[in-house]
Amino acid sequence: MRTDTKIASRGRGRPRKFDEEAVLRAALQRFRTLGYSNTSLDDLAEATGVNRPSLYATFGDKKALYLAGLARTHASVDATFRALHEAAYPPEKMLKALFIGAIEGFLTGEDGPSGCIAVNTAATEAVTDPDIRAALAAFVALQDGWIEKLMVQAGSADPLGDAQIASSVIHSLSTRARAGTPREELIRIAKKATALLLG
Amino acid sequence: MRTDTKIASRGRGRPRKFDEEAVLRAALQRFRTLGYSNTSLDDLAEATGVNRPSLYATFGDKKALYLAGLARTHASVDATFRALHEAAYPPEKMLKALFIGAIEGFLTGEDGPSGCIAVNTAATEAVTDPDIRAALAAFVALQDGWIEKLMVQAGSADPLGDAQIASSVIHSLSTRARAGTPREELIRIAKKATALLLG
DNA sequence: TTATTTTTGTGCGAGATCGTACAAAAATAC
DNA sequence: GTATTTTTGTACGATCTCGCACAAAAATAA
Repeated sequence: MRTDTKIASRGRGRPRKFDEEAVLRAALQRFRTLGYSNTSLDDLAEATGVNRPSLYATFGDKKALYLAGLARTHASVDATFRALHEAAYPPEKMLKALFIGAIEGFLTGEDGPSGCIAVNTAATEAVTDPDIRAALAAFVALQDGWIEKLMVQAGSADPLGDAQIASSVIHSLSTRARAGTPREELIRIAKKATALLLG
Repeated sequence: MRTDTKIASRGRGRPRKFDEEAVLRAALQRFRTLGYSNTSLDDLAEATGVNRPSLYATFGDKKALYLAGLARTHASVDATFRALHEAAYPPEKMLKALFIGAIEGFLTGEDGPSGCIAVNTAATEAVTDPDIRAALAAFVALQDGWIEKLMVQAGSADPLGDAQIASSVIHSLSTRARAGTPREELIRIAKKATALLLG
C-alpha cells in the first residue's frame, strides 16, 4: 500500500520533507477513524510525520485540512464514478460493481471498518458547521448525480428516484460497516437492493 | 414542549433540583446537535442546568451519560415501533407512517435538522469505542427487527430483506436531513422507497 | 434542637489542545 | 563564499476539558 510520491523541488529555500498528497491521505485516514472533533493536531502530526507548524503553514488550520481531505475524497469518488460510467456495464454488473466497490472500501480502515468519511464524520459536524454541511451536501449530490447517470445508462424508468434509493443504501452500508456488520450481511443487503432496483 | 416532571422525594438529605429524565433529554439534544466528542461537560451543564459535580454523581462520566441517552432513545424508538405494529395499518399507510414519522423527527433540532443521534453521532465514535459500537449495532438491529415484523404484517415475501432496505433508506434520510436536504425531497425519496417496496 | 444524610456549587489541579513565535537548518541565487 | 529564501522543530502561552475535593445548603430523623 506504500505509494512513494516524488517531492517536487520548490526552487529556493529548504526543501520539504513531505509530499502534500501523501500527508493529505494520512490525515484523511485519521479523520475517518476518529471523527473530526476527536482528532487532534498532535494526532495528525504523528500520523503524517509532519509537525504542527508545518501543517499550519501548508494547509491552514484543522478545519481547512479536513475540508481539503473531503475535497480529495470528492475528486477521487468522482473519478471512480466516471470510470464506472465509461465502462458502460450491463445493469446488473454495474450495480454489483457499485455496491461491492462501496462495501470493500467501507470495510477498510486503520482500526476496523471505517465506512465513508463524509457520511460518518462530516454528518456529525454538519449541523453546526455550514462549510462542512455544504461539503457533505455536495458529496451526496455528486453521488446521487452520478448514479442517476448510471441509471439512465441502465434504462431505468425513474433514474433519479432509483439513484436516490441506491445512494441511500450505500449510505446505510457505510453506517452498518462502522457498526460492525460483517461483509456477508452487507453483501446480502446490496443484493436485495439490486433485485428491487432491477424490478 | 415544556414537560414539567415531578421530582420525587428521595427520603433523607437535600432534595434534588432536577428531574433525571428531563436532564437526560436535554443532554441528548446537545449530543445530537454537537456530536459526542464536540460536546463538553460544560455544554451539558449549561444545557441541563445541572452543574458538573451533580452530573457526575448522578450519571457517572461523559460516556455513561451519552450511553444512558442512547438507551433512552432506544427505548423510545422501541415504544414507537410497538405502537405502529399494534396499529396494524394496511401496508401503504404503515410505510407512510414509518417514513414520515422518521422524517419529521429528523427535521427537529436545536440548531437545524439534527437527524438521528445513533446514525449520525454514535457512528462517528463506533470505530474506536466498542461500547458505543455495540449500542449502535443494537439500535440498528432494533430497527431492522421491528420493520421486519411490520413487513410480515404487510405480507412481504421477503420481510428481512425489505426491512433492511427500508431501514437503510431511513438511515440515509437522517444523514440527508443533516446535510440540509429540504423536507419535500426527503418525502419524495420516502415515496419512491414505498413504491419499490410495495412492488 | 441537634445529628445525619444527601445534594449543591465553588474551586482546583492535571493534562490536552490550539495556534504561533523564533531560531536553526538546508536548499538556491549571486 | 556570502546572502537570501523556505522549511523545520522546539518551545511557549492561552484556553479548554475532565474529573474530583470540600465546604455550604437543605432536607429528614431523633
